Amino acid sequence: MTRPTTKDLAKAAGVSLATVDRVLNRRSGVRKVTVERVTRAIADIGFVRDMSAANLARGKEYRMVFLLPDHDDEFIDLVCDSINEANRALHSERTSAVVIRVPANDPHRIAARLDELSADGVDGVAIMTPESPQVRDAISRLDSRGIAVVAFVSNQPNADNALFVGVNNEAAGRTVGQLMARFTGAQAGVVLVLTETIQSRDSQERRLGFDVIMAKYADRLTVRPTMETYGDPQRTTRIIHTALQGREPVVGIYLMHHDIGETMRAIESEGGAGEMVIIGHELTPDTRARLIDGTLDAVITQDVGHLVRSSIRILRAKAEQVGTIASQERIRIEITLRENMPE
Amino acid sequence: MTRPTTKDLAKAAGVSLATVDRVLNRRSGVRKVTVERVTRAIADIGFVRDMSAANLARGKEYRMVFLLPDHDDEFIDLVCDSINEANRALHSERTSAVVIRVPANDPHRIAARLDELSADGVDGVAIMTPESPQVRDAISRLDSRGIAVVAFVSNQPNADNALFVGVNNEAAGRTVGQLMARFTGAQAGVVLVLTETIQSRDSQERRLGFDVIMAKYADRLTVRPTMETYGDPQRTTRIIHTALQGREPVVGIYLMHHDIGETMRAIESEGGAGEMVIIGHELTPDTRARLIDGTLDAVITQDVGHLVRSSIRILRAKAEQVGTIASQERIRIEITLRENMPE
DNA sequence: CGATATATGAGGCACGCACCTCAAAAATCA
DNA sequence: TGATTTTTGAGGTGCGTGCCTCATATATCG
Repeated sequence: MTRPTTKDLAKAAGVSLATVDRVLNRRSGVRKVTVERVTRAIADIGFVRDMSAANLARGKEYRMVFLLPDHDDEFIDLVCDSINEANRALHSERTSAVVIRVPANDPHRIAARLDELSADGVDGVAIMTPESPQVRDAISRLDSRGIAVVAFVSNQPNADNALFVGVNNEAAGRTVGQLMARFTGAQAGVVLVLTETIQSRDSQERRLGFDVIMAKYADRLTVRPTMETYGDPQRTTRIIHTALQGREPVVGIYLMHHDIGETMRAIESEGGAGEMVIIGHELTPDTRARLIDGTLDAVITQDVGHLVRSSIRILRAKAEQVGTIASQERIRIEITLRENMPE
Repeated sequence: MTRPTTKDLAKAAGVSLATVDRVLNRRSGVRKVTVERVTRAIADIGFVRDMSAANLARGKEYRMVFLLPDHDDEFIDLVCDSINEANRALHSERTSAVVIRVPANDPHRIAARLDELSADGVDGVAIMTPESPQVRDAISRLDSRGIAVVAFVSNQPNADNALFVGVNNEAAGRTVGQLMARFTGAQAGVVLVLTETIQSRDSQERRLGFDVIMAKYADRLTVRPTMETYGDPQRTTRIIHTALQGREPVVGIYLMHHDIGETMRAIESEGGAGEMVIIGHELTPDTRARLIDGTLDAVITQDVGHLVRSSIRILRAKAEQVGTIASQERIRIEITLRENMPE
């Protein structure tokens, strides 16, 4: 009734412990037929190797790295907090995670930093940077050195050795669209879409999804082209000012970027935010406060703690060559209103 | 740079390994002053005991029990699936979880079953049954025998040794209220509230929260008293038939119970479900399909896999007397629309 | 103060596995 | 067939901890 051990496996396969060890740890010097005999015995008796005992014996410490962009926003802050929090719990699982910041817009620097990692005895890397050929190649190099990689929050669609941990941004955009359509009720008017820069793939995908839904309400809602703030408060204020001057009333605003504090202040200073429906992304101290006071109507979120823990679990599973619970690693597109806000 | 071990701790405290062991495992025969010296040393050098090594040495297998009501509905099915899924992963953590079904309305039987558990070498119990004095006392007995207990999905408000793993149902009700108010747009009319039985505490709390929000829209929306289906299809059809006959139009329906398949069929057969807003709870194969075809507008969910895993983590942490990551164990009130439905 | 009770130390074996060495067996080659 | 190479077995040590025994040191009491 108790779990089979390596001893049981040796007996079942009719080989010695030494050979079992050689097979389990892929050491050389074992005939193919013997490997197969052991493999069959593993399946027969349902042997699963006790990884905690193995890691104990091995004295192995897993080292994970999160490669994050070096600009500061509230979302990144949350990610760092979560990593620190996870680190404490990971301590007892012989795993640690560190953060490395890189300039998001310098693919060569990022790739170079990734290349350095292989020397440091790193076991896994979670990468949150825009995709680029340089990074894609660096990922492929990491992979061939046996270092596990996941794409964190931002997908790396062309790097097929990096599993994506994050949400489907197109679906997130559709979700916002649906909420926008329903929250604006029967009102007719203009819907604005703002982001920091349209360069970001996330923004593009969100917009795509948003438009899919908005198209169904074209008779009532007019969606304007995406306006870019470039993170510049003055520019932001100006474009919002202009947009609100239009003849048709603005009934909704979709803020696609992180760190919407500046933008929200600009909207308020221009007298918006009253009756219009405003929807943004990511639950931060700022957006929380705005959900409570009602200036934001809904926030689309991904659970940052979950993102971090899931990434680490996946990296570990890759390093240990074991499976994961798929349902546990699926990141949800969460809709947060004032009423269901956690805490 | 490496983690301190018991050896380091012994050296730091100026005692022997045997004494460290006595203190760590709360064995008797150690003077208070010595215990304190070791305790201080633990804090000083930041010792954290390697639980995987400890469990290995101890040969300990944690045995968890989920006590679930014996009636079958889709939600319970999901819970059982998740437990089985978790079990596979738990295998490598020396933990197993089994399900025991009990008649939900027989507090004495439930209490008796709980009392039996102590004999079986069970380490933790997750209880999903209506609260009752008998169960409350049985929980207290389990606690005094050192068996960890959590209240699973349904709170046990008077059992203070059972942590609650689930959502705040009053907040869930408020969330539904907010969605109902916004999704009905500017329409005026009647809102129906249905449940299987008003006896269920969950239903009562949800209704309470729902009414808080509905009260703000009293000029537009008239909320009817909760109607009970008693799980009887004919009765359900009859009360819905009557409700839809009224002079004022029905603009929304809130289904507070699990397993709303029957009720939805009754609504459809009575010609409802067309323009009205219908909101229910729990994401099951049935409600998924209804979100997709549009008969349901929104579903309020708790992540069942998360509920199960979180319960097990908490039970283990209690048994091992270690802490948990609070943010990881917080169950969210999830809003699921067609657009953000997982998978 | 000695007798007794209590605290503490030293050491060993075990858990399931990794990793090492050395010798013996089996397969391969000339 | 004998020499060489490859494969396998036997056995040991250690990872960090639990748990046990026995001897010794220290405190407590009459």
